Amino acid sequence: MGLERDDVVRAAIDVLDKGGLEGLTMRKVAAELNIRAPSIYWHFPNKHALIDGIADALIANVRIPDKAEGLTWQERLQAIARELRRCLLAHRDGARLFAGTYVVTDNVLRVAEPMLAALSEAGLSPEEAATGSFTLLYMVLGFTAEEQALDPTVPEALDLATRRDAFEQLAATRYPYLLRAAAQIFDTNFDARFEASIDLIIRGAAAERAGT
Amino acid sequence: MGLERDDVVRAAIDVLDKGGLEGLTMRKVAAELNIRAPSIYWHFPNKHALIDGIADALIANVRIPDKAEGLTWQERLQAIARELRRCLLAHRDGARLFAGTYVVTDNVLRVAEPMLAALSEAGLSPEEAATGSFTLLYMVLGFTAEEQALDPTVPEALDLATRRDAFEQLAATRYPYLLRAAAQIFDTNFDARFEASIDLIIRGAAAERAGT
DNA sequence: GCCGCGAAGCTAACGCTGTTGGTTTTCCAT
DNA sequence: ATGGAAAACCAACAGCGTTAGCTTCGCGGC
Repeated sequence: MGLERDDVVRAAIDVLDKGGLEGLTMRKVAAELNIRAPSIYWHFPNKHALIDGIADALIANVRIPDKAEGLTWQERLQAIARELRRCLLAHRDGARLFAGTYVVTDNVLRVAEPMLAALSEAGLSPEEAATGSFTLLYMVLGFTAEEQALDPTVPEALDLATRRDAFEQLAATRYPYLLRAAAQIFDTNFDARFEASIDLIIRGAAAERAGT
Repeated sequence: MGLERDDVVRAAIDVLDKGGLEGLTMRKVAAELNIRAPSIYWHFPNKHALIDGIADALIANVRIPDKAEGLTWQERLQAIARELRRCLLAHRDGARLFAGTYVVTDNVLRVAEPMLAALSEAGLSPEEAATGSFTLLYMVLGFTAEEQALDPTVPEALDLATRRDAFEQLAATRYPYLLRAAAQIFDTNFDARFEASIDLIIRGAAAERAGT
């Protein structure tokens, strides 16, 4: 029977975890499976399709809150956003990889549906709910991608201290607001910052309903 | 005197416009300047540094509203977000390129400062203002990157119709909210959708102030 | 038992990439 | 005129995604 599509995706995720998105090559994925690179093209038409497969697998274990839990729409939105971040953080460069694929798979829709449902239940129109969902998704992707780019456990990561030095030298004289917010901008308590970002969007959605 | 850093960046942007981020190679940039690829390494240590230079150049002509114009904080935030999108849209794959660089240059700070100032003037704390600025930036980058990925004027772009077919086939039975929002999700009136996304975040910021 | 056939692997190679080492040209200041 | 830095050059390397064409493996039907 040989290898399956899913085996290739699993091997690719292993390679991703070791070497990041730059280190993800067809030859290394093949080596992980003890085969040669051209054989992968039996399972996937090209590298991009394989990456799409990884993207789908990344969010496959996003857990959606059950209706029986009796959560408010705000709590459900928070839960989904946290789950998304958790799954993207689970693998190196997960957010950056996912953000580069605009894939329409069942897993994506499975996650999008309850976001839309929560915002609709909050009283938003389909247009407004779609806007809210996209905005929340873009925030999660951007936030998590930056978080991973700064991850000090990976050797190729950006150095926060160096960046902060450059920042403070530039901001010192001309940019008082930035200077005052420097501690927050370079705060590495990502959990807390993420919660604040979610809440900002939830408040915006709530206000949208109230305003009409 | 020969070439300057800025000449190389300009040539690189020309190459970017012709072939997108995938088509941006050192050899093509060099060809644009009638030199050979290794010579670029006299001006930039590596390709990533050149891309950082492009990113900085992209937002160099973001116009910041003048204080004398007497705009409200909401109007100033809108103006900056629109300018950002405009400058990223000005060159092919602009948003995707910018999103891949976490660069701290004077131009970045020049744009970030008035965002922070507007949110501070709205009554937000430095923490809250920083959160709002990041959220707005992530939204603009995600939104514009997707807009450019779907741009029908570029040959390699994603095909919206194909994606919509896949979407409707998957959503038909299981995902009623997505199905109802399909028209909005695949709406190509990006200007209107962008305005709605900005307003969502602005409302969230306003509500943050009101809540405390 | 064996034959056929498709599934799944293989080797070799192509054209391209970023980057390097070492060399050469260009051009301005003395 | 000349010394020296600035800025270009050539040749090459290792690695990349991908293709063409060939071989092997394992099962279903005879």
